[in-house]
Amino acid sequence: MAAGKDASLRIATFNVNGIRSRLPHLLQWLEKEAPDIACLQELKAADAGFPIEAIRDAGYGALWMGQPSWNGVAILARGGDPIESRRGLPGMRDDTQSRYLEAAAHGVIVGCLYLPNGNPRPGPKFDYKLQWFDRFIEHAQTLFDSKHPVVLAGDYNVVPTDALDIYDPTHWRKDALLQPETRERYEALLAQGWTDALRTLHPEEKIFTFWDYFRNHWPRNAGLRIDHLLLSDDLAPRLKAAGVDRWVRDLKGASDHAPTWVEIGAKKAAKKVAKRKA
DNA sequence: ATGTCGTGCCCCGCACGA
Repeated sequence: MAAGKDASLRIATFNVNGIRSRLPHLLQWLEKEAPDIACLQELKAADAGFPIEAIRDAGYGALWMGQPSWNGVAILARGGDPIESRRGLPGMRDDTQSRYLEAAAHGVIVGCLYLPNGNPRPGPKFDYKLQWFDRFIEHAQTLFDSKHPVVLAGDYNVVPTDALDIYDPTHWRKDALLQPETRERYEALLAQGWTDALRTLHPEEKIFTFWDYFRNHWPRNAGLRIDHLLLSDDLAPRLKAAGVDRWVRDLKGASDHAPTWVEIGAKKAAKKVAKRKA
């Protein structure tokens, strides 16, 4: 249910890369970090394969949108069930890929997304990435204009800058994650007014959320920042902390992503009008 | 082209996507 009136809110996103094989890590992380809301991506499981019992036993309610083998997203809420507000993006009726789920929980609306990777480029996969991104940008505008407290959390498959969001762009020049078309769209999103939480709190720090399995990238800390949490106008002033749970990436048999989170301060109580004595 | 994972199919190795 709702966090205590004065409690802050921790919201996280975690690309698990297979919910069934990663369940022990997920549970370990939930127990240790206890996020109030967790967005998961790359479930790689059909709806029936989602481990709802274990997640309930850990104290979380959940919504999920599965798909056999690929994609799949879920929203977890500590102590209660998230209230679904959207399943899939508007304008993408024929989309067969499970990449967007939205719900209300703990007083915020959370959009959980798994933006297409887009490789190889050029090609139909890159075209699909841009098309999906455009639909997402449209929907994000609607959410932003609603003035509701909204967090858009997920694996964006965008490395926003060469300078701070990747260990070394040299070998990634042709990758879909660094293309101008990809980055322009991320910028367009920010131009709507959204706050990139991690970058805002740590403006000059190299931050990574993903280290691929190839070439010994994790031990070398050769990472990329592609998991992002964007905050609406209403939530941005309440941003207190943000970070990456790197210890999860260091576990044996880890996902290639680490959980990434924000902490939102308590909503200020509406100013009480002094009661006039009769 | 390569690296290493998780998944599913079809049978115990492969193709695929990332």
